[in-house]
Amino acid sequence: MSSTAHPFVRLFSRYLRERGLPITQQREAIAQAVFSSSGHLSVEEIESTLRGGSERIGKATIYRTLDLLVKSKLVEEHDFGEGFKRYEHRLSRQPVHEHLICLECGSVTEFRSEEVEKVESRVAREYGFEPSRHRLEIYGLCKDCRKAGVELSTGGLSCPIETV
Amino acid sequence: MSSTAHPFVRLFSRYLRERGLPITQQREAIAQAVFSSSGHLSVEEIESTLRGGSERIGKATIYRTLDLLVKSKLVEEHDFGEGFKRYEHRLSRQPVHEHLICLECGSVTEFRSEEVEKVESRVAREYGFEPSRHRLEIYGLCKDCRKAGVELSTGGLSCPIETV
DNA sequence: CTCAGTGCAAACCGTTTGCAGAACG
DNA sequence: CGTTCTGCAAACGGTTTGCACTGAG
Repeated sequence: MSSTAHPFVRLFSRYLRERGLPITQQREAIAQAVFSSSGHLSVEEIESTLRGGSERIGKATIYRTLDLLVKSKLVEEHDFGEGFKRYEHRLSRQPVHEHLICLECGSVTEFRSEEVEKVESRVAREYGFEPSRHRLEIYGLCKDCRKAGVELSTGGLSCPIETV
Repeated sequence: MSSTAHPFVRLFSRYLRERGLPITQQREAIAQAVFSSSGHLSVEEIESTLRGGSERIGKATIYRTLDLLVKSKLVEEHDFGEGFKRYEHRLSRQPVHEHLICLECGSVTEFRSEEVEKVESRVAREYGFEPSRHRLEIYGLCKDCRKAGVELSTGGLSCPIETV
């Protein structure tokens, strides 16, 4: 493992060491799996990545290690309303970003928006609110699915009235 | 029930009638409970509101009726990451709005943002994405909690590194 | 009358927890 | 060696589903 270790796994190890927490094979393997992917992983995806490896890693350990990764701030937890969580490491170029989520294929694209920061400060002013973090998600159809001819169902048959 | 029926309950009844679906006491009671509140209700809150009434209404019926209300577009489903869903009727003044969520007391404040619509069209242009709906949530401290002297925990003890 | 809706309880499913045994430091 | 972690399996909690019975149309 250490021979092919992703450099960011070292950051996680350092985090653990600084807190006197054991650096176990499982934790390294899980961190490796998360940091090797550039996507937004579900626990199931992480589990199946790991199943290829030598050791058998239980789901509980994955959840417990993800907690640590989130606490270390190296990984961010997302809930795109699929009924389960997804995890994304924060070591890419874009420190803070929003998400485009395709309703057809489920792909997630990241984008930056300075506008949202402006909204945050406006709202702070208008409502006396102290923002800590935000989440902007736009759901729709990604470029590829549009090219493939997919269309958004209009949901026409469901709304009998206009907002009165 | 019909004597004190909220006018919007009628809209729901109309929706059901147009589809040939039975208008039952339970459905009316649940709709009444949802439309009488101006907040973002959990199923549990709806259930306890209903418990005061005469009939005994099962949880399953509440879930099934909320499905109908959501399909009718009279009610919107939200997930603020609490582990359960919340439901808000869409018959207020603000047709499309965003949410400020207080991390201390859980209160939800609505606000309008034309900026987000601009972001949507920009993103459509830049990424070839066709937006259908979005969600902007800002988490932080509401005015009241700030006044009460609450402060956001800085999470200082958790992040050993800067985003490299 | 008939078909959909209701209540109950069991099933579901992602996630969490308790515990005996294994591993880190 | 003591403390923490791991794996397993059972528990959890919100939501969904199957089924016999009730009620709307």
